Amino acid sequence: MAEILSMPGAVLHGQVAQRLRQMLVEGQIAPGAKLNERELCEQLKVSRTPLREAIKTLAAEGLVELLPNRGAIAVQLGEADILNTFEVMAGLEGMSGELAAQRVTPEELREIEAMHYEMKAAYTRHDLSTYYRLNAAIHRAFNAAARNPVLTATYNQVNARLQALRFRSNQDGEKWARAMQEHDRMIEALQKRDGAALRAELVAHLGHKRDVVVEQMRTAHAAAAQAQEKH
Amino acid sequence: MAEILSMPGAVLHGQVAQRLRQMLVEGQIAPGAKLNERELCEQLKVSRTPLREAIKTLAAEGLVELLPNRGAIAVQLGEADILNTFEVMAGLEGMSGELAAQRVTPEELREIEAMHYEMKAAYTRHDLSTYYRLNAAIHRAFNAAARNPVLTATYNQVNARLQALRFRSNQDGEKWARAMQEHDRMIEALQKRDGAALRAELVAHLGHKRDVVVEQMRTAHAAAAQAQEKH
DNA sequence: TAGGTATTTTTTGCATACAAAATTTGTTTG
DNA sequence: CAAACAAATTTTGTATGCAAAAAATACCTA
Repeated sequence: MAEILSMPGAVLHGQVAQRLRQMLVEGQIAPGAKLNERELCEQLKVSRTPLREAIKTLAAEGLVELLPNRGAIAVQLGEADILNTFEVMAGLEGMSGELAAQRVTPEELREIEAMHYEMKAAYTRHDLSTYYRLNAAIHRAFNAAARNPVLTATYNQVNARLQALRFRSNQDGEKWARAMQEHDRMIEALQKRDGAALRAELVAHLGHKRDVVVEQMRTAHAAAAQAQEKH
Repeated sequence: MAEILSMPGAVLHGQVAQRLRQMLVEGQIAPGAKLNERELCEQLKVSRTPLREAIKTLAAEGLVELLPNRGAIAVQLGEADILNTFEVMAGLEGMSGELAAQRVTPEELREIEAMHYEMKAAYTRHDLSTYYRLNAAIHRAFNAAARNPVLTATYNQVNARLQALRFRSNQDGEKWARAMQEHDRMIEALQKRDGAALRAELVAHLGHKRDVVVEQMRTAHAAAAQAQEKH
């Protein structure tokens, strides 16, 4: 096995899909922006065929929207879309938690606990970047502990649409402290194998995350409207 | 608006995707069967480009699996896959029910009640076909009453993979009676706007549906193995 | 100059062409 | 006759070509 690791999804359209997915989630392609085939072909050094196939994949994943005869644009979630998406995410996280509480192995639990303490350290240092990374890792670990690949796939797909939004959702100190407390209670619930409690905590946690994102979106939107007014 | 209804998804690859989806869900393309591009091109009277784009869409939806350099095959769910998929479906149905109980309008409730009684009539007549149709319509109505398009899309996608299986899952009399009773209790919970109760009923209902499907699959599998033995 | 129209250019969607990989077929050899 | 190897065929993956639609530009008119 030589350079197998360097080709995730040996087929070209798969590689292109992955690359585009990354560009969309990281905001390198802005929400609402048009995906120009010629430009992307040059940029990614591929012909239109694999590019177009990749775009179809992303459309099915809900990351881009296809406009007949007008190509594809990166999805731009309105407030209603965001609320709906968070609602589903909360349900899926709740499921993950409930199942994880039933199925988590002692090894997994230990690793989650360790990550939790690392995250607490990052919080204490106000190291947002590390905090964010560990936070995501812990949520992924809950999901993995649920031991249901279908749930994981569904979760990832819905989550991808939100990634572009909460990419560094820098909450204020108070909300950050609350999020930390919620995480404490999550770990406690997992340790007790209390599925209902973990579910409830996760649903509440997602609800708060939703509030933060919506609030940020509103202020950003208001700022944009104000800038528009001056023009 | 002339012949808009005749072109669901004006673009060719969209039409092809819809057609293939139907063929997969109805078992016209058997689970595990290879999707030969040349054959399908002839059958659907299109060139390979839109066909391949459609296949990529179906792959993202989880209806087909892509094998590098070996094309696509219709997904074939093993027992573990079925259990995992039903687990997620139960969670999503539960969500639908909980939200529907909060958001259902009196008009929607009346229509659901009406369909429920129609279904009871079909059950009494042992009219499995009508029963099945109304059952699906009622579950769709719960989902619609939840008023969350993201949930609906997620639900439909996961559900599509199961459609091929429970396409006429002819349960025995006792289980059918139990399913009817469960539906009675669902309607009751919805009338009371008791989200928790409706969720619980739906989760249990899905669990039983899962048992029926798994049992059927086991007997079918055993029969196939026996036929294999004689050869 | 603003608005509208015609023309050019670009872009998308589909079909075809070509190359590489996989499968099948035929042949050979033990 | 079975296994194994080799050639032929099929099939997939990618690139290119072409036509129709959309967008951009230039032009004209009020």
